[in-house]
Amino acid sequence: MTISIREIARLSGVSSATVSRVLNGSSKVTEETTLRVRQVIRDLNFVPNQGAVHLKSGKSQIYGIVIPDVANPFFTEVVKLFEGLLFQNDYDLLVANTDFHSTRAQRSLHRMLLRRVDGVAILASEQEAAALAPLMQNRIPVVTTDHYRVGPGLSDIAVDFQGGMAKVADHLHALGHGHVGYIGGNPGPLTSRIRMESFLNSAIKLGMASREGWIEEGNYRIDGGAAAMARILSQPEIPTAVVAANDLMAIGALRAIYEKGLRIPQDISIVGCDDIEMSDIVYPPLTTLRISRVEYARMLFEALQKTEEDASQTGLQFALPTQLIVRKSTGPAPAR
Amino acid sequence: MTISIREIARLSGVSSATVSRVLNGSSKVTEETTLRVRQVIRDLNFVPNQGAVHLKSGKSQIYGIVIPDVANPFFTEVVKLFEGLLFQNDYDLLVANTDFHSTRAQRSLHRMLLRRVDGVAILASEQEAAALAPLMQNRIPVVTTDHYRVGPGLSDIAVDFQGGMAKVADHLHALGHGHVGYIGGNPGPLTSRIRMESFLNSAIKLGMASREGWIEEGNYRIDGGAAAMARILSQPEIPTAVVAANDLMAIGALRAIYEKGLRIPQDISIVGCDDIEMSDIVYPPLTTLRISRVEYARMLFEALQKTEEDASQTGLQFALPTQLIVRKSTGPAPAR
DNA sequence: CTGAAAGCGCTAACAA
DNA sequence: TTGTTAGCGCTTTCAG
Repeated sequence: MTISIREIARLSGVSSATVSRVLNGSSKVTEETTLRVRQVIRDLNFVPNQGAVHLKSGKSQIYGIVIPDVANPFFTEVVKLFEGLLFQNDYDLLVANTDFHSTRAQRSLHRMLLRRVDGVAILASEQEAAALAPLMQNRIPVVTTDHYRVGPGLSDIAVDFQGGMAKVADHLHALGHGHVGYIGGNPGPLTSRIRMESFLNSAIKLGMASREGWIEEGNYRIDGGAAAMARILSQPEIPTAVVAANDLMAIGALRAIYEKGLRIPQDISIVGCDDIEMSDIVYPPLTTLRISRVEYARMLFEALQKTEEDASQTGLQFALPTQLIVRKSTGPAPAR
Repeated sequence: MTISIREIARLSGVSSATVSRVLNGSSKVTEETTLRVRQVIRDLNFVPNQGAVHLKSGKSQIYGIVIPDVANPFFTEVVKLFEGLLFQNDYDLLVANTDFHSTRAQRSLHRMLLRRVDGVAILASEQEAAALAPLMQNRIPVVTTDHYRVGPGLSDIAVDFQGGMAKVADHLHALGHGHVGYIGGNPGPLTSRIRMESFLNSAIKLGMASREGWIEEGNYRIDGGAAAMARILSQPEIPTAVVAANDLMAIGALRAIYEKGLRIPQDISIVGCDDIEMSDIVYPPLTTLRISRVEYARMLFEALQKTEEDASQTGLQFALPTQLIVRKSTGPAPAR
């Protein structure tokens, strides 16, 4: 039925070992036999079964990536870049979407383990370190984001929200804003807390004020950002600037503000985070904290490669810089 | 080093066959042995190697998906939905991005063949039918989009641009537009031609006029749409309405129009295609031809499942309906 | 330079 | 109910 290396061997009058050698370009095969075998392979359109190679070698040439939301352009761009790197290096990409559910993340990680992928990049940070244990035990390289810990075969990429949010606060402060709000993402992931605290701490240090009803929770999506902003706007007093934990929510906030009949940035300034392509398209173009996808993808790949060579060695701790991109959604604070 | 089924067998004093039975829930194993084996498995955190199962069974439980641009929200949503379906059915997803390059698509398909995936969904339509031959020969189910042909193990989903573009033309006609333009995608894929001809034919039938400089080529991305629109706007006379082959380009067109100082829809109407989430966010919200992602993903999966049962049987030909969503980017034609 | 044989981790007859 | 055996498709010593 399905054609194998042995069949090729039979047809070209050699052993399967020789066919294997031809397939892998081993030097010690006569030019003549090589040609003969190649011919048969071509005649039958034979394509070797990678799965068997995998079983034999223990290397699957597959990397997995686990993301919270494939529909979020930020992740999408990272996936694209990451896939490009893998393609160049002859790896295939297994994609798992968690939809922000930690059980889904859990199950996806398990499946990657079943498949013995050569590495897993985890961009979803909702699950605890415990979930990583099975992978580590099986010496599968892992790279996380904002977990702030490394270990044997375990690398991490820490986005510099600390420094970035300080820049955001500075920017707002320089524009005269004294009352600020914040729209956070899902409360689960550690990264959500980091982003928020980074901003709020910097703001407070600069003497800016915030308060209960100005700090709302979103879901890292447009609708959640709009809803959170609507809640903030329903307060008796509103802040003059609001920063959102990602661009999608900031864009949602834009909408909520317009619906309320307010102007941006004359009445209220908005800052996002990520700098997705859309941020420069919306009206007004969003001031945002850029996280480089190119760098990010490169780090993910590099981390996995590094620990794949020797799974027992401690992974890399990367720091991913952020950059403030000032556009039109921020302006001088309105007089009160 | 790596722990196998045989190791478990040794430790629990049974044969590897029994361990396999326990793993697969075969009924004819004593409650007692089952428990004992299970215990050992748990103690060692043993996870069976799916690759070996694959080799043995010939089923990889992997579906591949080949898309032109992971960064395009339309595809991204399809991937998300498709992945959800696969997850529920215990399949994993291999994603390949072609960046609109047919050689890249080619290589990706080859790699899926190497892996003996159980099916491939091709959303990139830039490569010729020839590229599918190796897959078909290896009886790997394939489902294409807008290829308009089926065969043994080969299914197709035809988006109803014909009917959809007719609705678009009707809509524009009803608004009094008599001069229309069109922004096409990359010229390669057949689907590009279908979209364009569908619209232009309908428009002509209704007595609307178009001309050389009003029909421009984009690249299915925002920048390409903006550039194409700019070229149209540089004509001595401009159309009163322009339809774009997808939303991303329509959004780019919006930008180009604003930059030129024109108003939408007072000066010019714009229609997109896809109805991505962003279309309702931009200003003005885009009138567009909606293609249901849910339906699309479901068809992809169903087609693959169907032909997986019996690869020799002829695939399904689906028709994916389209729906005109009227928003604010279209309005009455301006007086001339 | 080429072949025989063992084995990667698992499953499925067939026996016992 | 359980074990033995063969084999999925490939690579890789080790002989020849």
